[in-house]
Amino acid sequence: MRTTVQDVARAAGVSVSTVSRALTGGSVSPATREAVVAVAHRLGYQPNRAARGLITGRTGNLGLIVPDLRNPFFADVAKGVTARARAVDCGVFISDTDEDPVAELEAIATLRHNTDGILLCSPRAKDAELLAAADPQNTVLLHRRVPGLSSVVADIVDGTRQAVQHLRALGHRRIAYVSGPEDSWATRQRLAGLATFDGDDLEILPIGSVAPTFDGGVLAGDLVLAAPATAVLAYNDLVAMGLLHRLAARGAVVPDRLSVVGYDDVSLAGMSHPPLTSVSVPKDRAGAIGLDLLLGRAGSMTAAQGAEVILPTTLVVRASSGEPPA
Amino acid sequence: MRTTVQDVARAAGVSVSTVSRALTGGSVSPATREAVVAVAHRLGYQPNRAARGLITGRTGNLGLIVPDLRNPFFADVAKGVTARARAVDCGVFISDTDEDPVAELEAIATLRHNTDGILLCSPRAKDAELLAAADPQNTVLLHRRVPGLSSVVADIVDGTRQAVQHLRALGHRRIAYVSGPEDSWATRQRLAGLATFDGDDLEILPIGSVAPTFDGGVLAGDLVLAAPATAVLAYNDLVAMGLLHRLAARGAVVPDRLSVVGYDDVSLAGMSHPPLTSVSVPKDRAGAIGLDLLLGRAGSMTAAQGAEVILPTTLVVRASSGEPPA
DNA sequence: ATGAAAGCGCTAACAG
DNA sequence: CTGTTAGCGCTTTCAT
Repeated sequence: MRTTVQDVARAAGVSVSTVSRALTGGSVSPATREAVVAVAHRLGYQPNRAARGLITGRTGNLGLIVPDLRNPFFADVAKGVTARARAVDCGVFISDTDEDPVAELEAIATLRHNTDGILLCSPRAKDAELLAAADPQNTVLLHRRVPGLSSVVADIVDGTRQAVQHLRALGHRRIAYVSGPEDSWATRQRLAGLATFDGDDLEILPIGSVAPTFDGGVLAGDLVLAAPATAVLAYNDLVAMGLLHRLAARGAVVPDRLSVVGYDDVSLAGMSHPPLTSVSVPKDRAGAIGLDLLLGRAGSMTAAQGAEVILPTTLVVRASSGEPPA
Repeated sequence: MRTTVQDVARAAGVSVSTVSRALTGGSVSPATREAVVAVAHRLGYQPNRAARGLITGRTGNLGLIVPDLRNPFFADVAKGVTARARAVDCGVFISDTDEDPVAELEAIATLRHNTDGILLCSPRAKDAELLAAADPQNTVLLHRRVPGLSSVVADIVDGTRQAVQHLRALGHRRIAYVSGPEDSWATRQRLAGLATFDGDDLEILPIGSVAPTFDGGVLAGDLVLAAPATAVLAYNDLVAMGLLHRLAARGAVVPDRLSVVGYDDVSLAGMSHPPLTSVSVPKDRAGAIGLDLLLGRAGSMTAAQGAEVILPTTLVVRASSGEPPA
């Protein structure tokens, strides 16, 4: 059997309530506290979080819901969350919903009762579904905004603008854009960024929507080559990697024939050939801030008050972008 | 306040114990059960797992400890675990220890008290440390074997043999091997596989140990080019990707000048240029089986009995391996 | 500053 | 088959 407060109390010659106070910071005489702490340590006492949660109403755990851990973007988010959780001694339940919106809602329903809060990465579900399933008081949406819920997002509009400005500065005037899932928040933000350049001295060529995956990028490769563009901005890095792959297979040298810019700056971006220029979004920081919001540790802001945090994006220039062909 | 058994009992006009029985499968009259279930559903009742765990002694949760979620290998493992966990309605606490052996041991200490069992990916910590920190009764080691603990591993020795045989069949006679962390179980297994070929008609050229990362592979690239090898087997896919990158930069065409074979077959393997031939290890299946072991769902085997599962490996041939230069 | 006692929500005896 | 009762381990009144 595990050691309980009872054991510690007996060994220290005090009552259980004194042990509890000594360990959680109640008013106890310094001498008593020291003695209790020593005994607790000697016995290897670890409070039973479930029992504590039963009475305090707080579990000390929170839930993280992501569509796919294999996607490096969400791996980064999870990394940020777990790192911060470890620092504040908070448990993290993870739920990989395998891109299934139904599983997503189920996960919300399960976790909201067994945690102090939920960090939710949900690119697919509809706004109304989320609003119906989630408790605004202790849910923080990551990398998506839904009115009525707290959220931590990156400034996608500005990031998109930076990417285009970079290409324009290099001399590009016709830039293809490979879009992702229609009707998603992330897609709309990117389009809003592109709309900034309307009526300017450059042309944005929409190539259509593809799956936000490597295969989606491969598919887009041929479409891009058929367009009169000298550069292409991809929905995300995975799509950009697929593009790079297909362009290489078709003999189109990057960036000589075509410049390629990705989005998200996942860890793979530096490993591609050539290394990928990409808009960097603070994935791990978003996760950490979301956690702080949930735990009321983010200064004055809390999830309960409907916080909306926007983090800056920065363009990371690597070798996949250069001057257009002469 | 959340709805409790009390609420359900009152609304259904029965006692709390009847509600409990009706919902957990005790002996209740069909009519009563139906009524209770209906009321519970109508009230949106969700049992408080903490309270249940307090009395049953089982939390319904388990812990997964990995060194780095960003590493696609562990992302795959986590994916396998969470998928199976969802199927059996079991919560998963995740702990990313950031490659820090101390954090690893801390995570074990924390989780072993708050879960029904631990799935442990620990390539770095020493055998003795693990034995001291972990409870053999409900710990399953993933992708590593330590006498005294249950484990689920892949047949690395055989996988290594398959890789070398593939290269030999292509005509290679001098094969470089880029090793990973010295003194790790995975490294020893690979070396054991290579030792199989001693005194054969081919030569294995050890290139030394590098970090099991992309950068480690980049580093190894030049060393490999300086060796009289026509093929190289890398410690893992990340190293192989780094190798590919460096070889391309040095103008060495793969597989014309040099064949490259990776290990693990992570999702990136198909995205490299050229796509990487790699030894496939069942990462997600290992995770799922480990979970079953912990929950006593793996047929006759259980973690408590010290199960040792070995899963088969298969070579996946892609474009990075071919005949040696004439 | 400390102890006794009352529960948190649930399940498992124990009666009926 | 069902209701009553006693806790699981912990925190938190309420006394002292």
